[in-house]
Amino acid sequence: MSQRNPDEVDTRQRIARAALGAFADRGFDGASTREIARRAGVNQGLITYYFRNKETLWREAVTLVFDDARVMLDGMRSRIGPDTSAQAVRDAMRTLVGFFAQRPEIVRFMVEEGKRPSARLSWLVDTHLAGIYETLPFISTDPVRRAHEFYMLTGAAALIFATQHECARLTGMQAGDGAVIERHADLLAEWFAAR
Amino acid sequence: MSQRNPDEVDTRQRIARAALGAFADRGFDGASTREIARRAGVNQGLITYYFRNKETLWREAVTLVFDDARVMLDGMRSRIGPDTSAQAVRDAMRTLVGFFAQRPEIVRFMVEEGKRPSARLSWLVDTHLAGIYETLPFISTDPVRRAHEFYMLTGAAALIFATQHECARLTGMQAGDGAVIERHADLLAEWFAAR
DNA sequence: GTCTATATTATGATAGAC
DNA sequence: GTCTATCATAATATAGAC
Repeated sequence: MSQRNPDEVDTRQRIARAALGAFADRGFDGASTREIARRAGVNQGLITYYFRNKETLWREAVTLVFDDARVMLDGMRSRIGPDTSAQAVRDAMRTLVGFFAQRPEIVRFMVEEGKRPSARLSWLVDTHLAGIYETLPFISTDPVRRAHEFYMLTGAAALIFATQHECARLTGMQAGDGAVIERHADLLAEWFAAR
Repeated sequence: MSQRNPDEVDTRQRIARAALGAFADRGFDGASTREIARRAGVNQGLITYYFRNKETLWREAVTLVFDDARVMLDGMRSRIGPDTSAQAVRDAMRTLVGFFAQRPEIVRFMVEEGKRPSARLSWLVDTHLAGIYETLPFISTDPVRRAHEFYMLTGAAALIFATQHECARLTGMQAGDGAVIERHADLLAEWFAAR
């Protein structure tokens, strides 16, 4: 991709990153293309030029976080392999919780889109979530039990970060703090190991 | 409150219920006052008449689900009291999970508003969530541990229902089915009892 | 490749008839 | 108490200059 400003990150990427932040903060309807353009430091017209419309931009933004999720999971798998010791579980929970702390957007998108059927939901599940769901280590391979464990584990690991500003006002704890992240992972590992 | 149509539920209540459904499905920005009026079977102008503006209407809709939450928690407390046996935990988890299955809206609102600071978030926490959080039975009374357990338990219990349409497409399971609700509660009770 | 300007539609809120 | 009609604004998307 050619670019006029070699010092800057590729404009297309800048817009996609700005869109990710805006969509995660305000939802699909709440985030305006004007705000996204402003966050990216570009003109609104460029969004159409690069992405054709808001929905396509949303898909690229969502893809950014799921790419990160796949990297995290690949790392987890290669590091712990088939090991299911308490140590391995703790390592896995730290990886998982650390990821949700850094990328709370993914669960925000899941909740926002999972509320009702839509073309965006179908695309999100088929394109990104299904592949992750099928290859997740640790949780049961029994189809029924797997579904329950997936949502229990994801919810337990991620909700505190997805709602981090609520958590701050409710409990006084900053969910993004390193100590909080570590404690959450360790408590979850205790819980999960007992399963 | 007087009313012209004594056969019907109070119009104000009808609008608030319709708003609850619309806000839960589409979020604050995604739900339009026109759609809410249509769902309630009334004219859009009545929303201003009864609620003055969209934000006030949202507060009344949110209050409906938190009223239900308080009823559920009062029932749970009076039924199991200080009992912490495995049987009591299972009873409590069935009550909790059953509530989230019936009222998934509450976690949807938590996630939607908890993403970022706002007047709506402050109001939601101060008016409704703080009172529930402080009086919740079962979870630790240590302030730090309590925060983690609150979000782990809430996430584990509720996410599958908050994202029920995603769950259906991802796993084929209808989260609202009685068998699914019961299984989720029992698996959570196993998990939670081990804590 | 980036911008300005604008067409079109949808929104929340208001005014006022009945 | 309920409705119709409309205002003012903000939204997405488009056209076209540079």
